[in-house]
Amino acid sequence: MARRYWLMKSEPGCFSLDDLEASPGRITCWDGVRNYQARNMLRDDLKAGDGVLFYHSNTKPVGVVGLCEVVRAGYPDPTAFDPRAGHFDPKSDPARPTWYVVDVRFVRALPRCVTLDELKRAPGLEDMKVVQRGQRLSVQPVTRQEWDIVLSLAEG
DNA sequence: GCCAACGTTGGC
DNA sequence: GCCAACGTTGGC
Repeated sequence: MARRYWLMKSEPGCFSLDDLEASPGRITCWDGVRNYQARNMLRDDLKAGDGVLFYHSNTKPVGVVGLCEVVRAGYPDPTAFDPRAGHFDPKSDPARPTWYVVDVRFVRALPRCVTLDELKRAPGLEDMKVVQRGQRLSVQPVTRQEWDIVLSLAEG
């Protein structure tokens, strides 16, 4: 199975690329996703070894700031079962979990943030979900071509 | 802080 | 199953 590519959004005030780098083993459990479309991808599609563009939302500027990789494919989100966790979902049954996570590991920060504005202007990125109006998915598929273009923007 | 876009909820 | 109300996301 070929390596696939993804973009994952996080508000840096909540969890930033720096926070990921500072995590034990530079690995974190990507928990708290409560959207079914994103859940399906976390559960079914993200595999160990896949590449992830780390995107900072709700900040200035918004954009892709780093790379990480999936190190563990989908498994049930433990925070859904924990009443003390912020993302507790009383309707999620451990026997038939509703929500899933993957583990991701920090790879590197990009030399600079590739801003949403740049993504919108760059030829070849027109179909990226993140540049589309009203697109709120926090986990999005990215093509190999799009991945390469984003990296060349960061390094060019 | 505003508000457009979108997803979810719940009455009917 | 419809759809209005509501809550959330997230750029600006």
